[in-house]
Amino acid sequence: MTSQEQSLHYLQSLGYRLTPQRLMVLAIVAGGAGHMGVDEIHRQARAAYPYLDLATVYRTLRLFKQVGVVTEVDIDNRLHYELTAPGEKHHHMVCRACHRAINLSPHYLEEFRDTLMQEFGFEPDVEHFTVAGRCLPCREMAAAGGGAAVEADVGDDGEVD
Amino acid sequence: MTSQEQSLHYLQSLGYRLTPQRLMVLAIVAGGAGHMGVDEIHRQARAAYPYLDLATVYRTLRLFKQVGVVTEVDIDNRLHYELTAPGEKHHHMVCRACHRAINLSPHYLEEFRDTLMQEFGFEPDVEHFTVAGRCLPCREMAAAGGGAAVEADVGDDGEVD
DNA sequence: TATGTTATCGCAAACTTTTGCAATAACTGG
DNA sequence: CCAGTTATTGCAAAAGTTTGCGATAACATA
Repeated sequence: MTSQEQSLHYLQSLGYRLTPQRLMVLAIVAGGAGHMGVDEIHRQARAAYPYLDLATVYRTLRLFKQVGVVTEVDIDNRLHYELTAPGEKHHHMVCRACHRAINLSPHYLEEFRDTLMQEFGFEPDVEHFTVAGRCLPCREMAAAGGGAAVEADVGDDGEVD
Repeated sequence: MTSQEQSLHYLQSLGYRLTPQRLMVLAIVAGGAGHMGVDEIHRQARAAYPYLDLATVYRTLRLFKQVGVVTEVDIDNRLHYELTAPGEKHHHMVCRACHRAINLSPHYLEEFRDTLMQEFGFEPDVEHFTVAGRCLPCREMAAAGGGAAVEADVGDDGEVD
């Protein structure tokens, strides 16, 4: 039984129905390398199943996320999804300059989580966590490249893409 | 010199222009208690300045956030803003059940930040950080067999301690 | 104060994501 | 295998947020 089949079986055990749309979305996310944007998933799905609606893709991914089959990552204000590899769970550090996502072991969050639980009784979502910031290469580039990022461009918002 | 005037002076020193729209948005955010939704800010602003466009409110708040004048908080997929109180900075724990935001001292994140810097060279955004999860009352209520601890009584945006 | 430069505004439209609703199809029990 | 129940779909539209563009107004310089 493959991991995909397990996920489908799990969905069914929770009372959700198995539909071709769900099979397709799961297969595409599983087939892609790393996280995929919603539009990309939709485009690939349409190639084989032209009537699949974008809203269905969104709903399907939201469901998958809710039951833990996929992991949602917000990259530059757009939702991305990747298969949740059981036993290899990780969080993400997303660079606000290059929008690249770096995996982060859950280990780094355990202490933080424990503190919040003890001090506030607040249970943080630890299934997945995204922290924004700037990655090493981008920081070096900014430092070397004459500090263009912060002040040079008074004009509109500094798009970094 | 009030804190608002300081912010305006700072904006000007960065090369941004002082416009009535910006003055107004700043005054409204400063006048509100805690974080305010974009629509609420827009509504209040329109009362005195009917032609102020929603897009301008968004652009203004994005600018304010970028220079550190306000802090952005994502509450239930909607943007909220509050004045950044210098010296009283704090992060937020947002309950995914009741959508209430609880303040969190930066102290709790320092260790985490240092680790990411040392291990990955990744510089997390520590100006502001929002962690989702479930607050103590909601967890107790869920354990007892209910839904969110609060539903209707937190109007547009919940009070922050 | 008058004038030039250009950041900012208002408007309209685009974009991403969510939602309401009637029709459809997946599961259940007979 | 068939009929009933209802979760799910496709479609259309809404909601929240961003963006392009020409017109306007803020600031600098003289």
